[in-house]
Amino acid sequence: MNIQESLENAVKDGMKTLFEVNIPSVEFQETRKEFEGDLTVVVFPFLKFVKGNPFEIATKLGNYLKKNISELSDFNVVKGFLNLTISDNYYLQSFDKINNSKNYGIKKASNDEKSVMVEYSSPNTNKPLHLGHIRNNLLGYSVSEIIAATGKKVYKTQIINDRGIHICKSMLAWERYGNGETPESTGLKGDKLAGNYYVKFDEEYKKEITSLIAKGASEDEAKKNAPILVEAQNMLRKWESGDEKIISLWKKMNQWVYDGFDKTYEELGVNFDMNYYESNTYLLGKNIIADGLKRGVFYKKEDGSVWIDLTEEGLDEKIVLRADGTAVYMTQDIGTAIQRFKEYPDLDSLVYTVGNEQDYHFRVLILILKKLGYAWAQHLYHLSYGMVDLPSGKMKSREGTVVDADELIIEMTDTARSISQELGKLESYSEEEKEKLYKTIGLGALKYYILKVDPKKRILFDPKESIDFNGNTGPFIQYTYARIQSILRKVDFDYSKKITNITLHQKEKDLIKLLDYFKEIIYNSALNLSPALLANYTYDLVKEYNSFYQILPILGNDNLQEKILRTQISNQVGNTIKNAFKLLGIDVPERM
RNA sequence: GCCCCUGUAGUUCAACGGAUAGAAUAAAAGUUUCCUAAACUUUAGAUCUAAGUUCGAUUCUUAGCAGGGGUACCA
Repeated sequence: MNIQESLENAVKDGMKTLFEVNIPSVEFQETRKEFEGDLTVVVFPFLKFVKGNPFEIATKLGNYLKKNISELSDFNVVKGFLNLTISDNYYLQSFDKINNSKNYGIKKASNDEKSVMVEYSSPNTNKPLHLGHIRNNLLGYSVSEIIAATGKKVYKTQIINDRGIHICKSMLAWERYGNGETPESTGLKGDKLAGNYYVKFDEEYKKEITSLIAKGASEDEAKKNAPILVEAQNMLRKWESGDEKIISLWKKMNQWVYDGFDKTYEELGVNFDMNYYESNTYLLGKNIIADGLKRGVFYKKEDGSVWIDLTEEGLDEKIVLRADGTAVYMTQDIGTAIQRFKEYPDLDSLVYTVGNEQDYHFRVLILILKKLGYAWAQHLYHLSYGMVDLPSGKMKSREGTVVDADELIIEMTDTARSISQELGKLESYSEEEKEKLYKTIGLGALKYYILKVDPKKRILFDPKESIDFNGNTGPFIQYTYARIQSILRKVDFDYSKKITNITLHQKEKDLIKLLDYFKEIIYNSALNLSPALLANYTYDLVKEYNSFYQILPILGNDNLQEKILRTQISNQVGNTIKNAFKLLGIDVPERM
């Protein structure tokens, strides 16, 4: 609340007047429900500056504040906690402010703000997207939206990993065993078709290894010399030298995969402002290495490979260029980052949404860029998130142990359908409207399930236990929104009038407090790159509203003043749910 | 070996160093003449261990223990 700022100053003044000390900062917290009051000043930290009994200090301070701050209606002291009661009129005023701003808490993009690039998704073009990618996409998209809501311009981007040995593997397997299959001929999504051949390659590769070992080769030799692998490597060389036949096969199969991805992205509701392709960026960075070598940032080993020594920073030595002069992953990441800041002069910072298995890589990358002297390197962030694991362990596309993204979305929609049909509240809806709703609810459940968890934490997903639709879930929040819309449809009076001089119910105060908090939550979520904060806030708001809804009559109230205020609160809770969910990439239904 | 992340009710998640650690789910009981019961109200249940810092530690420090990841001329 804004009152917190004026109170902070008043507390400082009070401590100065009463005890002649300067307090550097004041700690406020919500008053716990079991105590009387709205806002609490923690007095304990003041003991460093004033000797004495915390209870007495708090009491003196309370008297001072009550005298000097008109919005304060009362106070009480428990131990070292000074509980302040804010007047109802102050609540009504701050609610009026919320009501009058169009999308409270959401800042429009302004031109003076610097822009942020968020990279996420970044798929390989040899296999379909799975649950792990879903987490990545939801996080990246949501963080982009949240940052944008703080007024910054955001570029959403993905770098598509469209080249390399793994791509050649599925190309080779298709060439050998595909019999000219296409997405059209099989009816399969293109990414699924390509993925099947990636799996096929691995099967054949394993067979060859087994047979080589049977013939007396060692395991290492067998892995290295399996003919199918040698052939794939050969294909990669041809690709790099621009062999027309290979390039055209590569283009064809990649296009299949892009078409498939586009469908999945559309289902998920994520999008990008621009794409980068690794086939365009994989040679970047080499000149930077050469330059850094001259300046002594890097050093060359006898065999010609180039390294950086990060032992002073507590890390290891890291290779940045191979002995044969070819680039490694790090090389192109260095080059790509530099290129992006060149291409977008308004760019201030860059967020990489990448799994925590690459924590080390990004620490090194950021450090190298700093050492190379790029000032913007201190605004690079790795949005690192935990893996989504199955009870059986890690998901591996090669071995087919994955939860497929498209299938999961379908399953969630199916569950929503069957629950909804059982409840049977949608008589007036057409089949088309119903199907759209089922998808909204199913995706809402999935997205919320993933986003409510702190990104850092790993998620263990058990396909046997389906994702909940009750409790702290997306559908619970969507349901509350739908109920609010139902109320608003029934309103037959004007509720635009500002309400003053009314005694507020505790539930009304709690809701106004929470609504007010929305702005701060967005700011915190952006700062911490954590949609989970926003998700949990929304849940708290909804929980509070449902309790309010149950206890207090809204439309059935005889008192017009109260009726108007409660309708306004309902409306505002609805708006906040909708806006919060929009930042999470989740839709809300008008009824369900 | 070294480095990073995570350990909270049976399970899934919360808690700027603050009061009696909150929710959900599963369990038990209740609430529909009343704005959508996908809701609400009760009951029972947890901070990995040990030291330390602090008026106060789930939170910070150190040492263990457990799980995950990294430490490649793979990406």
